Amino acid sequence: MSLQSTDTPVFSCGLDASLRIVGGKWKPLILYFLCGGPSRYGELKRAVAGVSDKMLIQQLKELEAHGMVIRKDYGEIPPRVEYSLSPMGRSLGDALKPLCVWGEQNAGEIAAALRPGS
Amino acid sequence: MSLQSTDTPVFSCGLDASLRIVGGKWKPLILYFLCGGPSRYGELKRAVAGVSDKMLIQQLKELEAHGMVIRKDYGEIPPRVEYSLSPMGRSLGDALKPLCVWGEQNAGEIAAALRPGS
DNA sequence: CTGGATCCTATAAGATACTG
DNA sequence: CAGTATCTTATAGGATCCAG
Repeated sequence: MSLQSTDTPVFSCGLDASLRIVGGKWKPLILYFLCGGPSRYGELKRAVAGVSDKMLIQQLKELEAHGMVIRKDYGEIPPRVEYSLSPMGRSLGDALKPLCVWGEQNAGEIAAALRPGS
Repeated sequence: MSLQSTDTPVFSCGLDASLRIVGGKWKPLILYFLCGGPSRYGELKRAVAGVSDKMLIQQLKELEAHGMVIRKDYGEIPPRVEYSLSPMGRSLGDALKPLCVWGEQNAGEIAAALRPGS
């Protein structure tokens, strides 16, 4: 009946909101790696380790659509595309840092906890 | 041929390791809410908002198996169970805090970015 | 109140092959 | 090099009903 509010998403809390952007298996890793500076597609793929072309492209497109990542196509042959973080993407990457540190510090316990099988 | 190393998980980085523990839609929210103090099952379910019994129990069991959450059953009738964080779980919850803050600060932009679809 | 069990669907993710 | 397209599988997640 009205033109407004197609349906603005509502979040239960800040963490919920963040997870809409970085949810999934690959996005945090992509974001965090790009914190180290702009990266070409191939470089990014090697860095993420294990990701398929399909997933990498898909996640990159979503991150770009959400304004976290900037894609720069140099229009050259052979192709040359560079991905970098927007200011907002960078701040999100920074927010991921403590989680990364936690993982490094507790890598041993985590590996042990994971071994018995889930 | 050897007894050791059934297959110790290997992580590509700290963030990767962390995600093995807090990956998924609900675990971060559970962890973070429990940072506010121990909570009974029903209380937790109301707090997480939208989670089903099945998912909540499942995620809680995994978090418990991984040593992040402690389940205390009071053995009463009617049942009374309290969930709390282990020291490690608490440190993980703390590492989630910046992400939560980021979501709060950027809730507006996130909602806007999410609206167009995907 | 705190779950367990079952069934079902949606989405994430992986494999493979192909293209400008 | 940087993707696209298609197919298939795995897992996450949801609905419903049941139980001590």
